[in-house]
Amino acid sequence: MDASSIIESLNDAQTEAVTAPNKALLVLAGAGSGKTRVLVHRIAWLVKVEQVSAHSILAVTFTNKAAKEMLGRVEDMLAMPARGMWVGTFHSIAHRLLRAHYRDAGLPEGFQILDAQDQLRVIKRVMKELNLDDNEWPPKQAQWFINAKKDDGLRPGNIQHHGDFFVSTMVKVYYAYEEACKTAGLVDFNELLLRAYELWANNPHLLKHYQERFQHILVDEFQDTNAIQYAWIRLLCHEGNRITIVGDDDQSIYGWRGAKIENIQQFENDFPDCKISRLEQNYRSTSTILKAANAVISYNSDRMGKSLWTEGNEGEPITIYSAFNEQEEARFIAARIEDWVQQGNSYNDIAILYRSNAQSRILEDAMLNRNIPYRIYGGLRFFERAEIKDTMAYLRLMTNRDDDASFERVVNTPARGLGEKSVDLIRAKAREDETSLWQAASKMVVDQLLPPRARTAMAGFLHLINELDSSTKEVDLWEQTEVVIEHSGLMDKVSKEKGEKAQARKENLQELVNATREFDPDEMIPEETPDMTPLMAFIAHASLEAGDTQADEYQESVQMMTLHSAKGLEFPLVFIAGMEEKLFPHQMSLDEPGGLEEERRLAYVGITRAMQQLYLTHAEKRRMWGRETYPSVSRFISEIPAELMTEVRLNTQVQRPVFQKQSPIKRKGPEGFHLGQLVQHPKFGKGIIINYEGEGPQASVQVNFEKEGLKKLMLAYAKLEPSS
DNA sequence: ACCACCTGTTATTAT
DNA sequence: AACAGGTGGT
Repeated sequence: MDASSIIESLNDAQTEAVTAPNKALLVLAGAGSGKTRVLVHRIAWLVKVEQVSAHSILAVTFTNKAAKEMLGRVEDMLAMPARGMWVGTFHSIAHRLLRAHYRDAGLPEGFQILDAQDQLRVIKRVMKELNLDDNEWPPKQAQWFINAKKDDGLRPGNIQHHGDFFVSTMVKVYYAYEEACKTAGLVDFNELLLRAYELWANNPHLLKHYQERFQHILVDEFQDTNAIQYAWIRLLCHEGNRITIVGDDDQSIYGWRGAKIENIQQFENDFPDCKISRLEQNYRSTSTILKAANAVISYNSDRMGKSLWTEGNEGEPITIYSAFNEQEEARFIAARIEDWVQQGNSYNDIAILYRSNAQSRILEDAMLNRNIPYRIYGGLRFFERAEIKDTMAYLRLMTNRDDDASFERVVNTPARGLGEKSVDLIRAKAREDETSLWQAASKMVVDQLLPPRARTAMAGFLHLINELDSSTKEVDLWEQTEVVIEHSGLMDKVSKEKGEKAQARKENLQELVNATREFDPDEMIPEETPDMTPLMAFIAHASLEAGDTQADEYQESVQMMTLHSAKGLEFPLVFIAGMEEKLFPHQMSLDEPGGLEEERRLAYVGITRAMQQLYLTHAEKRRMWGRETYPSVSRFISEIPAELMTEVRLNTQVQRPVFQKQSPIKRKGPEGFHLGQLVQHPKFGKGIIINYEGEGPQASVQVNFEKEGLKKLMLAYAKLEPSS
């Protein structure tokens, strides 16, 4: 087999990693060093050269996007489908295992996944039943508590509360929540991981089966694994297996959801003869961008140590822009985007990154104003929209009548006369009988335990679900969905609403039908669960991949997303907006131990997304939660060496005193001039220095004159004088 | 029981 | 600024 084709395009370090014969391989891969490439090529190497069966390979990633990309690239290299190979996120793989072995995992066959929204609803209900006042005991806090415990692999019985009132109350909620999930056949995200772990830990024969099957384990983004994920990998990794992990401690940005950077060090301890391979050559960014990233991250302590370098050219300086306010910041970005495209470049090259989703609105407005096509990732995603969740709730009930979360959601949506009172009666009955709401409701209808009106309405609802289910057993998924949208009355309800949003909702429902049409069940139903219906597969897909926010995937567009979701991506032109203290680094993280360092890693991730040009923008005035704030410039900007940056200040259409403020970045300019300095010119009058380049006789400055606007002047000739 | 309107609260990051 | 939850009228 031709080995050279797999390694010919790789550098020495990459080749070493791809071909390593070791049992355990740890690849410390800096940003832009070809991490995914190494993984893809290593899989190809295993299959083509070492003649390993794809069937014995397990590759784990952190996002569905990454999984899809990896599989696609592997198949391209192999020039054939990688049949039998498991590639997916920890969550999707855990889900797959639990479906295949639901009995051993102690789950009902039709168990369903609870997303964060659903989870919070269930917790709220449970807390209400425990008579916990939700002002004193915010449900969000309980949600956070439960998830954090699950991240660490702890069941309520394993939590020591030492008489602490807070902890013991939370544990009570945790117990009750578990009970609620159990009767309803619901599994939250973290439960997927924890159950999958327990499945193996408690069933040695199953574990043995998978240990023997997965001779080759590869894990991407290892710095993002949490305790339970690591434990799960450790279980699977048996003496005979080979394991490759790839990670970068400087890009660990998920500590808040339980990720442990220490897992990388732990790996070295657990696999003492593991080979460590470092990828330090960056192929992505200009040296300027890389230097800036290295400088920022160097402010962190406790790094594993790694020095990224590049053969790339210096490129453009990093541009800092101080906007008057957030609108103007957005307009500035839009204008730069137009410049970029006018120079013959593509919208696809561009990303706008921000710390929090709330920032996307204003940026979005600016794009709309200038007719710049854009695509927002994150925020409220498709499968999280109310009308979509409603429809999914019907579909879920059709699959699993005991799904209490879905039952509660749609029992009175659209309104059918089953108000809070009636549902309370059902809830009480369910609690009494220790059954699901569906079963309680059925019993009460039969036993005539409800007031006549409610009884009729409830009977109607139960019948509707049964009817939807039985009448669509034989039809395609998309038709099934269409029938549900029509017969449930959801379409009618949405059609009757007025306003712009109603139209969008209608379109979303239409879009859902399209999504089911495009959904390929053959691809999504794993070999080991052939009984899975296309509907079940679709529901799982909807829960595990909330879906992107917008359609039009094929149109060229600017990509807008949070810094977190930008990890793993790269763009020639990158804007990072909102470089302000308390926004980035975020206030919330400043209060947490280690929070600032994680924010700094996030800054590192952001900076290293840029290939050619990077803009860092901030606003001097920003509206936050309705109030005006005057944030100071993010410390991360001051951590970048001044010689790598240039600051622009434009005289924009915003009405304000032009020479209002000194720039926060103070740099020495040539011949005693500096950025932001006011100057006087014999012909052009008063102006402010916004940029300069070159030294000595070559030095030139860019000045924004009050009257004449932007001018570029050679310092040697222009008779510029400082002014006040 | 339902709807419209008002009020208080609340925005980090996400599988 | 936006949304969930609560209040009061029908």
